[in-house]
Amino acid sequence: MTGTTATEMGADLTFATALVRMSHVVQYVFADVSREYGVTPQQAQLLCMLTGGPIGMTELSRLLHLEKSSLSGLVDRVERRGFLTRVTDPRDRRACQVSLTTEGAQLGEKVHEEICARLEALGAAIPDTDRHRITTALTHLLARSAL
Amino acid sequence: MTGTTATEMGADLTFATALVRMSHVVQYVFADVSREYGVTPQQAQLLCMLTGGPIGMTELSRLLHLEKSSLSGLVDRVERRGFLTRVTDPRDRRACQVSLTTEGAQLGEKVHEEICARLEALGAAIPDTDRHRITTALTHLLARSAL
DNA sequence: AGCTATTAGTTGGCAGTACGAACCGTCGTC
DNA sequence: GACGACGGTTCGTACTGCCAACTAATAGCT
Repeated sequence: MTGTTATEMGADLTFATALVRMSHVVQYVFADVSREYGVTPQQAQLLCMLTGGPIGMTELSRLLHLEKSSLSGLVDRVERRGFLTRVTDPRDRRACQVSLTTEGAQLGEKVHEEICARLEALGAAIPDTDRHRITTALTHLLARSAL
Repeated sequence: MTGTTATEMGADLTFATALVRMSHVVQYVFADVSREYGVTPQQAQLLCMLTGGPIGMTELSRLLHLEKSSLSGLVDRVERRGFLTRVTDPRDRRACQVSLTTEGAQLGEKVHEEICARLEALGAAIPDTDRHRITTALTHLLARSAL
């Protein structure tokens, strides 16, 4: 029924419920780490996403599932903090590539490492085989789910 | 490096990365369903949490990991929409129990069902045994992780 | 009983998030 | 050269979430 009933606590959860709970934990880890590094979760996500190299606004909005207008503001704020710059594309003067500054790249790395570290630490609570199974199964599921 | 590099796409993901990705998918499902029902994800979460019965503000803020002040506003907005009411506790005239209205309870149920349905549907992409293993392993992990 | 410390919840201010609609400039095409 | 499509930004609005300060009621201590 509810997903939080006492009766469900100790016993078996639904697959869906387990995912939702797990998602919350991930969100909390994300929030905690981001906060420790002085950025918001969204800003941290943006930084992490850019560590692979510059990306254009449209592509970025697709990746982050954000309206372009929302992204504009987000990039503004992170740019204002000096973690990234908009590099105008010489080929297309409308477009711009969002690119990390040195400082931004460092921060992105740090945050990403820390988040992964904590999640891996969390995963240490279960046997290696289980963890590996979860990983592969989730990978498979994610590959199937249009994202 | 980034968690979104092309090299990581097809091959093996980290456990942490898989969790993060999964978390995003769950968030999107949550956002989509909530939107379809005309509420925000946070409001939907609040409704779902209350389907098990009325809860006090302090307990609720603990469950939702929200400052009480943040919760006040959230409850205000949902109350304004007629989905819940604050029932003052006769035993403690400071406290109040947040309780769903009929309409709110219906909405909460609907949203919860729909979210679960979509996640289960997503899980249909992988074999039953894998799904079951994920569920039990995650349950175990969640039980260990202080939440 | 009386005083204090604690607790439950609210208010106000602030920064950030996110959407939609309207907009500007550039590009590609006819 | 005009036009539609595209890349981004701006504006207005609603919501989120934190902190600090506050009110009122309870609980504890003497």
